[in-house]
Amino acid sequence: MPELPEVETTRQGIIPKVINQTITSVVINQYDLRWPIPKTLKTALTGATIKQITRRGKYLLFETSSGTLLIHLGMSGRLLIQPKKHTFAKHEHVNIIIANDCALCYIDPRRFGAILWTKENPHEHKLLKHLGVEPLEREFNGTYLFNQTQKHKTTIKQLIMDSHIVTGVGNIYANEALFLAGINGRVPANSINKKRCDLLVKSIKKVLTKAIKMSGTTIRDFATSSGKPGGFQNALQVYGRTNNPCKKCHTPIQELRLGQRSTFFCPKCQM
DNA sequence: CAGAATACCTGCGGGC
DNA sequence: TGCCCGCAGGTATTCT
Repeated sequence: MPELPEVETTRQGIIPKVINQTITSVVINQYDLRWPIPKTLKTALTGATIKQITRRGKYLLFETSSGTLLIHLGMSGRLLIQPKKHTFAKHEHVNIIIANDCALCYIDPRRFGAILWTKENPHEHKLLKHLGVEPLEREFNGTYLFNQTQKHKTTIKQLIMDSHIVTGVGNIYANEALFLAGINGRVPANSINKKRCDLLVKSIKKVLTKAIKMSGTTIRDFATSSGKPGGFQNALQVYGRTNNPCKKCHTPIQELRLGQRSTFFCPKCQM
């Protein structure tokens, strides 16, 4: 579910509620996520103070006085801020109770997400160390993308969704950015010239930035930290719009599969 | 080595 | 109404 804008929306929503707060207790109802939640997590977190929350790709990094909590939302995860309580919703796997009696609730029906703990530099963690560049940073530019396209033989859509090249662009925003750039996702990455790479980079940044402003996209599971849906689903140009008219030229949107992922495009606007 | 397929898991919508 | 199939905002691991 959550791509970069949803993770960033979550981060921004949680920050004012938990920064400089101390964790008073931790309730774990389900240890089996993508990887098991460390047995030591409860002990490690209890009494720790949350200093800041940062983001690397789709990972949230809770930097505390005693180590870093890493959270990934997988496909169906959400993080909510709720008043402290004693009963739990279905799939509410973890509750982190903060001193001001509010709880950070981790809910994830499919359990593809992860909750991990490290005392080391989190950026050296196995899962973060090999991630590609941040799409909204200056290092993600036309030159970088063009160099990458020359090194790989896959399609342009699969390339921009490869988190080891650029991290945070998932299926929705890959589809939307390619539409905005007028590029068909199935073309080989190494057939895209520098000028089109410049345009695609701009399109990715534009789509992600707008989606963050609109608090992300809610198709099914995603909710902001207050439990409300995002707003970007109303701005989608192609994702999920098979057979509906293109918003630019009215040609029916087509669908195909690339790397096992649904791909939506306008056959006239995207070449 | 790169690229493609598989695996993890639950819920839901469509077809019969 | 109910069962079965395929699909869903991800990505590490295994395969070819």
